[in-house]
Amino acid sequence: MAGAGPRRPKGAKSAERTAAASRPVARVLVDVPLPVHLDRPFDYQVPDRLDADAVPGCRVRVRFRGKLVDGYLLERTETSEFPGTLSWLERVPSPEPVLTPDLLEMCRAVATRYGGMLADVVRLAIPPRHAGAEKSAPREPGPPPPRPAAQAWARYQHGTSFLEAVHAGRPARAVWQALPGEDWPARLAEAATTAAAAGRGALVVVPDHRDLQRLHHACTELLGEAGVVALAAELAPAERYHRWLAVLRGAVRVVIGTRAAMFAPVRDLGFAAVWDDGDELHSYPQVPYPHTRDVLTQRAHAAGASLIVGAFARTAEAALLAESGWAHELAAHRSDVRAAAPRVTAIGEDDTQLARDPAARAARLPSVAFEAARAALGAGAPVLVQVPRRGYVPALACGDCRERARCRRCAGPLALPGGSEGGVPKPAACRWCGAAEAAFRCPSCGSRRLRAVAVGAGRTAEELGRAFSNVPVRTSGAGEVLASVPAKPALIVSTPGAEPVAEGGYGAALLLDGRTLLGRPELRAAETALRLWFAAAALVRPARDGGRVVVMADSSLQPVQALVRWDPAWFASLELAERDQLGFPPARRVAAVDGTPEAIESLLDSADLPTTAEVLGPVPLGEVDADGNAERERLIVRVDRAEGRALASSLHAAQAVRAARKAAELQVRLDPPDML
DNA sequence: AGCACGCCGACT
DNA sequence: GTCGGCGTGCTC
Repeated sequence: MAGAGPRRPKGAKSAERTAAASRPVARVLVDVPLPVHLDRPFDYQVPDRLDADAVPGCRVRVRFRGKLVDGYLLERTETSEFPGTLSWLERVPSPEPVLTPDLLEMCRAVATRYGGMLADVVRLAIPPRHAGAEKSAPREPGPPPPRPAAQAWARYQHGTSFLEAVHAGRPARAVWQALPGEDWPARLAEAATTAAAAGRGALVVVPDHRDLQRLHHACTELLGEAGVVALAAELAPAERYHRWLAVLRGAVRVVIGTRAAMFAPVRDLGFAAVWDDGDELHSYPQVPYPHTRDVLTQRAHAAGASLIVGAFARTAEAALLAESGWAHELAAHRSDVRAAAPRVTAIGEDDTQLARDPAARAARLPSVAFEAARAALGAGAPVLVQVPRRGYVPALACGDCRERARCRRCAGPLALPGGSEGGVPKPAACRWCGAAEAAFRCPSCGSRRLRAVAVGAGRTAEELGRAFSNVPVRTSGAGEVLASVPAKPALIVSTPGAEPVAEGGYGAALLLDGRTLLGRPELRAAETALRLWFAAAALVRPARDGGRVVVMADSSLQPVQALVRWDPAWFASLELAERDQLGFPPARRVAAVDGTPEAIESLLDSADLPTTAEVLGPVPLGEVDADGNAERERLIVRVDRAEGRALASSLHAAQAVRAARKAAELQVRLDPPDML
C-alpha cells in the first residue's frame, strides 16, 4: 500500500483516475534546472492506464510546481515517504527505457565526482528524443567480428599482451605513447575490434570531427559500415537519437565519437579509449564540466573494462595514472622511438641567425628553418608550418629567466590587476588569493624584474609565401581545416591542432613562435605547447628519410628538450612533480567557486570542508569598483587528492543549505582546466 | 523560477 | 478590524 498517496484517490477532481494495482508509486527524476537542494527524485502516482508503459528508465511527463515538465522514471515502488498527496504521472511519451540502471549509475558517479547534479549529467548523457528513431533504430547485434591482426601493436612493449588481455576480458589499463608517424586510428580500431570480437562493447573518444572521420574510416575497414557507429553532438537530432538508440539497444558493439560520446550507453563495455586527452575539447563545457579522461577511467573501472589513454604527447594526468600504478605504460623501446622520429632542432632567441635570403629575412625565418624547408621541398615533400593562434592574455613572468611569476603564498599566477591608486599603477597581484606582490623576486634566478607575457600575433601565410615564391601555400585553420595533403612540394600553414596529415609524411615542420606558446599564462602552457609540437612533429617523416623539425624556442627549456629527445613521458613526469610541489591538479584536487560575495561568504560559513582544505581568495572577477569590490568573485579550495570526493560532496552540500540558497548563483567547478 | 503562507504598517 | 507589503520556504 502507498504510505500516503491513496490508491484510490478521493475527491471529485481525480475520481476518474485509479492508481496502478501493483507498485503505484513512480520515483521520478525531473529534468528542470533546479537549485542543488532539490537534487533528488520526486514521487508520483501511476494511473493504471499508464501502468504498462511506466517502466524504469522511461521518459515521463509530470506536473512539477504547477507546470508539465519532462523527467525519467527511476523506479516503481509500493510506497512513498512523501507525507503529502502525490501528483499523477501525466504521460509516458515512450516506454523505451533510456535511463538504464547502468547509465543511471554512471551518471550518479559522474555527478558525485564533480559535485554536480544528477539531472545535469543525465541531460548530457541522453540526447533529445525523436519518435521516428524509436521505430527505425536496430535492435539486434550482428555476429561478433573476426579478431583483427594486430602486428603493429608488437612495436610497443606489452602491446601484444595488452590486446590479449582485451580479448580475454581481463581489465588492462594503459597510458599509450604513440610512436611518431603512428597510424593511431588504425591501432585504436584494432583494439576496439578485438573487444568486439570477444563479444564485448568498445568506446573510443577523440577530440574533434576530423579525428573522428579518420577513426571511423579505420573502424569500417575492420568492421564494415554496420559494425561501428559514430556519435557526435553536431549530428541532426533524428540521426543522433537513432544512432544513440542503436547503441543503447546493443545493436552496435563499437562506438566512436567526440566528447558527448563519453556517456554512450555501450553494452557490456570491454574496452574504452581516449585519444589526445590533453586537448581541451575533451572538457565538456556544460555543468558539471566533465572530462573524457575522467569519465572513461571511471567507467572502465566500474565495468571492469580495459582502457587506453593515448597520445603522441602525455598529460600530467596521464602520468599520474601511470605513476600511481593504476595504468601501465604502453610505449616502444627508446631505439624504436628514435628510429621513427624526425630530427628536431631548437632555435632560441639568442642563436637565431636570420636567413640570408631577403624574403626569408622579411618573414623573420632563421636560416636553419629556411634551409630545412628548402631541402624538404626540393625532395618533393610538403612542409608544415605551425603558427600559434592569435590571442592576448595578460600574465607576468620573470623579466630575466622568463619563469612564470607565481604568488609566494599560494603559487597562483601573478598578473597586473590594472587601474591605479593615486596615479601609481597597482602592483602585481595573485589571481587566486588576491595577495599583492610589491617586491617580486624570482625564485629561480633571483631577478626582481617582471615582464608582461602576451600571446601575440603569428606570422602570416603571405609573409611565408614570399619567402618561397614558387611553392604553393595552403592554410589550414579556423576558417577551413584540411584533412590531408598529397606528397607534393607545398607549404602548409596551419594553426595548432588543424594540421592536415601528409601522404608519406611531411619532409619538414617549422614550429614558429614557440616562445609565445610557452609563455601563455595557463597552468598547462608548457604541456600544451609540447602536445601541439608533438602532434605536428609526429606527421613528419623519420630522420633517416630526411624528416626535420625546427622549433623556435630555447633549447635549454625542458619542454623543448623533451621534443628534441622525443621523450613525452619524461616531461609529463617532471610536470606532475612540479604540480605536486605547487599544489596544482592532478597532484591535488582544486575547486573553483564563483558567485556573488554574499553567496561565497555564506558558502564559507556553512561548508564542512575536508581537513586538508586550503582556502584561497576570494578574488574579484571582472570589473572592480572604486573600493575594490566586484559583482562576482572566485574562491579557490584545494585538498589532497584522497579528499577529492569529500571536497566534491561538501561543496555539493554547502550549495544546498538555506543560507546559500537566497544568494544562489554559485558555480562550482572541480579541477577546471582553464582556471589558471 | 514562480507561488503560497505569514507577520507588521496604512487605511476604511 | 482588514488589506496587502514582500520575506521565507517549497516544489512529489
